[in-house]
Amino acid sequence: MANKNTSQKRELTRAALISATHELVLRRGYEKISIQDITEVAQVGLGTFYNYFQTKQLAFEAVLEDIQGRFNDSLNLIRQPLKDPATIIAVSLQYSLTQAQDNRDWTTFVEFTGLTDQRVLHQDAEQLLLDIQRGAKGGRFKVNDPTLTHSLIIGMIRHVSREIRRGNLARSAMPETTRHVLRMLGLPDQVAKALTQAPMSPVAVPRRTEAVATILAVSA
Amino acid sequence: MANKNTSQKRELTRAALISATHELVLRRGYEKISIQDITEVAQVGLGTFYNYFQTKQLAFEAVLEDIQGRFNDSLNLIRQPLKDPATIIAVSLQYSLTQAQDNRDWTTFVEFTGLTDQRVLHQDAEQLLLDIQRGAKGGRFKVNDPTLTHSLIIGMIRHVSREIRRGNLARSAMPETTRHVLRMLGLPDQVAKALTQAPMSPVAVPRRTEAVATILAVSA
Amino acid sequence: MANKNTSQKRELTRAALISATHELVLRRGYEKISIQDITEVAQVGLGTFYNYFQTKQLAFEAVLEDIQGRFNDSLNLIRQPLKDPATIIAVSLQYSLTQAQDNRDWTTFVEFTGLTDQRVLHQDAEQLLLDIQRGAKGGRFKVNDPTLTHSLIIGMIRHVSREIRRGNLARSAMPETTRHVLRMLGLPDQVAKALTQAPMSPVAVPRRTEAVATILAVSA
Amino acid sequence: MANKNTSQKRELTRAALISATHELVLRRGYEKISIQDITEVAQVGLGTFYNYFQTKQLAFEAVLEDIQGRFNDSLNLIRQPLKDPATIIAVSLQYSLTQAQDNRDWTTFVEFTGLTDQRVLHQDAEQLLLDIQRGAKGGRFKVNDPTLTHSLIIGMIRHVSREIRRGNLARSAMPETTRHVLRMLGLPDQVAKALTQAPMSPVAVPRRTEAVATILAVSA
DNA sequence: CATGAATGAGGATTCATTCAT
DNA sequence: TATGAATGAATCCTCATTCAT
Repeated sequence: MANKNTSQKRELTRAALISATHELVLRRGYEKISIQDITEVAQVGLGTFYNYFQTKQLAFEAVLEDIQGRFNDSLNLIRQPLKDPATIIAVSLQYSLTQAQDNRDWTTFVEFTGLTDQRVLHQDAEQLLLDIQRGAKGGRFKVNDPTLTHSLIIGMIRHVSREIRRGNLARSAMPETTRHVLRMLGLPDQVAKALTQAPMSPVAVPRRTEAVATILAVSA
Repeated sequence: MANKNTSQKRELTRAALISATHELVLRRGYEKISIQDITEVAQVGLGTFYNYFQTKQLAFEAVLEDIQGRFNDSLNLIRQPLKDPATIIAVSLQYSLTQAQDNRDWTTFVEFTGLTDQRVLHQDAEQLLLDIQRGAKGGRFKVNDPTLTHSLIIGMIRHVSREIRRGNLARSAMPETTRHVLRMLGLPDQVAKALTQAPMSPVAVPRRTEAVATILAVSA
Repeated sequence: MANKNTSQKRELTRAALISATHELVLRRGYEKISIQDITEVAQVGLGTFYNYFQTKQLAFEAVLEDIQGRFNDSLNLIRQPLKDPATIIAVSLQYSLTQAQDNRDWTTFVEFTGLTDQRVLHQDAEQLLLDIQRGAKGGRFKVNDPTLTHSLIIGMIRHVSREIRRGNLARSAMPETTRHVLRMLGLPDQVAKALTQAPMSPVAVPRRTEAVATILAVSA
Repeated sequence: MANKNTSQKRELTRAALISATHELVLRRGYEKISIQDITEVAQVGLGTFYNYFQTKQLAFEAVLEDIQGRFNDSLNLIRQPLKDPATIIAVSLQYSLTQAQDNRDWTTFVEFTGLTDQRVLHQDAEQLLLDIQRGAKGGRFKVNDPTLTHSLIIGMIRHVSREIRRGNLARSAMPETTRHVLRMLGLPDQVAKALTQAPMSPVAVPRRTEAVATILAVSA
C-alpha cells in the first residue's frame, strides 16, 4: 500500500516533469530552456529534477519517445484491419504525411528542436521496409532492391513533409507523393490513383493531456 | 595603394578565421567551440573575431558558403559542355552523390555541425528545378508537376547520401538512385541505365588551402 | 523548521551582499565595482549574487533603502512625542541636515555613487508636504501654495547639505536654514529663532552592523 | 595660407566630433555611446578621434562647455542694459528657469547624462553671489548672510527646475519662485510681484547648428 | 525523496586605445 | 594628419550540478 502510494507519486512527478518539458519546448524552443524553468512549470523543487532524469537531454528524449509512441500506436490501430500490402503502404504514407503537418505536438517539437531531420514523423522506418519486402515477395510490388527503394521513399517523405510545412509545396503534394511512391513500387497508375483517393480512417492521435491522464489512471 | 593593402589584410584575416572555424569543427564538432578557440587557432586577438563576424553562427555559415561555393564552381565546370537535359541531370546527380561521400571538407563539417540534413552537398536546388523544367518543356521528360518531382528528387538524394555515409547503403546505391530518378522523369530504363554508367569527368573540388592560396595570389 | 533555517540563511547571505556592496562603494566609488568584487568581499560564489539581485543597480538600491529605512525609523522616533507642526518641521529639518553631514554611511555612499543629488538624506519628501499642509490648515503657517513651498524647501535642504559637505558653508548654516524656512512658512522671526535653538533629542541612527546583528538576533 | 587652411580643417573636424557627440547624447543617452559611434556620425575615421580628444570624457565636457558658454553669452546680453540689482536678479532667475525647461539642448543633455544635478542650467553661481552682495551693499536687499542666502536660492532654482521638468510642478512655479526669492531678499511683496511680471527680453540662445556655423565663420 | 541555496566554469560581447601605414 | 585593423582586459550573465538539510 505504502509502496503503491509511493510509486504512484513518482509517476505523477515524472509525468509533471515530462509535461512541463514538453510545454516549454512548444513555447520557447529547445535552446532556451533551463532545468529551473522545467521544475518551475512542473511545480516541483529544483533538486527534484535530478531524482528523475540524470541530465536535461534525457528529459527531452523522454518527451520524444512519449510522442513517437503515441503516434505509432495510432498508426498501428489503422493498419491492423488491412491486409493488402499496397493499401497498407498507401494508408501509412498518407497518415504519416498528414500527421507531420497536423499533429502540433510533433511538428512544433521537432521544428524547434532543431533535430528537424533526425526525426521526422513517419511510420517506423523498419516497418516500412518490412512492408516493401512483403509486397515484393507476394508479387504485388516490382522492386529489385527493397533497401534502396526503402531509402528513396523515406527521403521523399521527409523532404516533402518539410517543404509543405514551409509552404513550398501545397497539401495536395501529400496524395501525389503517395501516388508516385506506389508507381515506383510497380503498381499501374490507375491503381495508385485509386489507392491514394481512398478515405482515411478517422483514428486520431490522443492529446497529450489524455496521455498524462492515462498514466495517472493506470497508476491508480 | 593603402586601400589595397588594407583590404588585402582584411581578406587574410577573414580567411584565417574561416579556416580556423573549419578546422575546429572538423576536430571537435559544433557544440564545443568557443570564439576564443577560434581566435586562438587563427592566431588572432579575441576581439578581432567581432570585426568580421557579428556572431558565431555567421562564421559557421561563412564556412558552409565557402565550401558550397567551391562545389558549385566545380559542378558548373562539368556541366558546361553538356547539352542534353537528361545527361546534365544524370551527371549532376552523380557528381552530387559522389561528392557528398568523398568531399571530406563538406561531409565532416556537416556531420559535426548537427545540421546534417539542413544542408547536404548537392546541386543547387534551384538549378535542379530549372533542369527539370527545361527537360519537360523540350519533351525529354514526362512530368506533370515539376515542383513536386523536384522535391521528391531532392529528398531522395539527401536521404541516400546520409544512408550511404552511415553505412546503411552501399556505394552502388548512387548510380541506382540516379537511374530511379531518370525513370521517374519518364525515360525508358535502358536509357536511364546507359546514362548512369557513363564515366565521370575527372574535375575535382579544390582543397580549402588552395582556395586561401588563391586569395593571396590574386591580391598580390 | 527547515523553512526557518532556509530563510535565515537567505537573510544572512543577502545581508552579506548588501554589506559588501556598501563597503565597496565607500572604498572605491560606484563606477569601478564589478559583481565579482562584491561576491569576493561577501565571501560568496559569483553566481550567488544573481540569486539575490537581478542586476547590480538593484543591489545599490537595496543599500540605499537600507540606510534610508534606518534614517526614517530614527526620525519617526523623534517626531512621535511632538504635536506642534512648527516644532515638528523644525526638528525634522534639523535632524535631516545634521544626519546629512554626520551619518557617514549615507554621505559617503551617496557621495561616491554619483547620485549625489538624486538622493540626499532628508525627511521623507511626502511627509514634509503633509507637515506643511497640516500647519497651513491649522493656521500656524501662512502659505498660498504648499506644493511650491514644499519644493522650495526641499531644494534648499539638498543644496545646503551639499554645500556644507563640500566646505562651502559652515555648519552654522544648518540652524540658519531652518530659521529661513520657518520664516518662509510665515512664522515671526522670534519664534523661528527660538524653535531653531531648541536642543535636539539624542536619538541616533543605528550603525549598519547593528542592523545585521538584529536580523540574526530575531531569527535566532 | 597653408597654415590657415590646415587649422580651418582642424576646427571643422573638431566641430564635427562635438556635434556628433552632442547628437548622440540627445538620441541615446550618456551610457551607450562608443567612440566608434561618434566617429561614424562625424563621418571621420576612428583613429581621428584621438587627434582631438584624449579621452571620451573630454569630448563630453567639450559639449557641455559649448552649451554653457552659449547660455551665459545670452544671459549677459540680457543683463547688460539693466542697472537695478533686484531687476537683474529677477530677470536672471526668470531666464534661468525658462531655459532649464525650454532649451532642449541643455535639458536633454543634462537629463540623460545622469549628472542631472551636478550641472543645472542657471546663471553662473558666482555671478549670483555678486548680484546679492551688490544689492545688499546698496541697501536694496536685506540679508544677513549673503553666502547662505545664495545657497538657498541656488537650491530652490535647481529643485524647482527639475520638478517642473518632471511634471510635479506647473510652469507657473517659475515666476512664483522668483517672487519668493525676491521676498527672501527683503523686497516688499508688491515689488516682488511687479518685477516678476515684467516681460522677458526676446533674446534667445543660439541654436547649436548656428554655433557650429560660427566656429566655421570665425575660422575662415 | 524533496528541496533550494550555493557554486563557478564557461562563454559572449564590448570598447577604449594603440600603432603601423 | 588621417585611418582603421588589431587587441585583450574587463564584465556580465547563464545554468547544470552538487549537497546539506
